[in-house]
Amino acid sequence: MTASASIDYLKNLKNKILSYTEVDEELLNHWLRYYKRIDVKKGDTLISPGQMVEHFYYVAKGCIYYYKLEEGEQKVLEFYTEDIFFTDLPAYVKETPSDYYLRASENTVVYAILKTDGENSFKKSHQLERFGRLSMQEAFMKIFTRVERLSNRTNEERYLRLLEKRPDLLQRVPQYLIASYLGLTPVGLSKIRKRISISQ
Amino acid sequence: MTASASIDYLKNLKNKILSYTEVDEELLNHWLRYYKRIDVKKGDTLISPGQMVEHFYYVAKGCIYYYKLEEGEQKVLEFYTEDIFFTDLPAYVKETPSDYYLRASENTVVYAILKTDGENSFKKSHQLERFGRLSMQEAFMKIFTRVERLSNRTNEERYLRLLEKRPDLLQRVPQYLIASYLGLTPVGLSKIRKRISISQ
DNA sequence: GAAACTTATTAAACCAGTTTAATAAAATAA
DNA sequence: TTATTTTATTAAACTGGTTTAATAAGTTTC
Repeated sequence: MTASASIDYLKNLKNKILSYTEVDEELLNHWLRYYKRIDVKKGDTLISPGQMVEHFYYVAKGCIYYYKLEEGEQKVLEFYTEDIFFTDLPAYVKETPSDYYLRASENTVVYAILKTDGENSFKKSHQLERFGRLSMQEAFMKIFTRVERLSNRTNEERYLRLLEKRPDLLQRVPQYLIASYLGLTPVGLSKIRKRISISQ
Repeated sequence: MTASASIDYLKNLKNKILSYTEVDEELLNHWLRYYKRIDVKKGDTLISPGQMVEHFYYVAKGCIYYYKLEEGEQKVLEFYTEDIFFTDLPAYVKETPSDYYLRASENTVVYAILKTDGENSFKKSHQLERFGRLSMQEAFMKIFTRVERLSNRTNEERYLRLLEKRPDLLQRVPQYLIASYLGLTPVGLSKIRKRISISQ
């Protein structure tokens, strides 16, 4: 990866923050220096169960999936792709060891800031505190949408909805992870796909 | 309801805010005046579908349940009881008409602050902005726990877990709402309860 | 305290998913 | 290109819930 590409990623990160709220140029540039680039190869983990989660992350490129092992089975909670913030929020907030994996499903570039640095930026700047609040609000809205879908739709509808909303996901992520995300077995999803293809 | 009881509720609200972060006494007292008391009788709604959600609420006493009508059926997302903040966050945040009901399952007292007033308090005070961030974080953690449970446990386990975590709920709320909260029909929950009582 | 209404249980038929296992197809490595 | 591994499909038996409907138990209300 070239240095110029790296600079572009930081520009995206900067614009992302500015999309939440106004932040003074100087101040933002100062705190952006705390973000460190991490390259995560396909299949590598950023976080595994038992680890402490000390960073807040931004996906510059690629895809990280967030899952848990439950009786030996992957239960996927979320896929994080380009230009979004993520972390294992429960472990990050409570400062307890993680129960989750954060793993790259393709070669991925993330930027990471230490919790202590992030918290300091919030303490020192009302503007960044505001960014913190609004990004937390966005995280809430995202997971809320998921709860709504999980509890209100049939599996078939939820699959079709996912196809519509995040068509890229089905190209870049194996189907068994999609199945897990929808709360199904790979076999179950396969049956649903067949049912759909027949009924058209 | 007497005036002295009313004052106690405001004290609880004040302590609740202070439990998130330090706030200057004067400032907090000032903004607390924007909270207006609302008495909601059992069965009455605070919000119905189609309405705009202009307030952020605090439960002083009683229980509000948050649900949606999906093909004529109640789908309960959450129960809000004493000393917690709530609102229909998606509608509140997006400023679009609500898809949900907020209804009292018993005689309830809430305190409500207008969104514009709340936002102003955040804008004017870094401390209150911080409170806003941390309460949003708490809302996230709460819904996250729900997703975790919904996607990872059997219905029977989830019912037993609820019994353990919120034993009061099963006393104060009808069983068909609990069933809905767990994503079951009343019949389904009844079968689970029978299965449990037999196996002991 | 009887009548009306609401809530909870039970039974029986049904169904969308699971589990297990075999096979096929696709991707990766040699 | 072939061999190996990973991923997706299919089939068959099974299961935990649903739906519908009847009944029973609890609550309100008058």
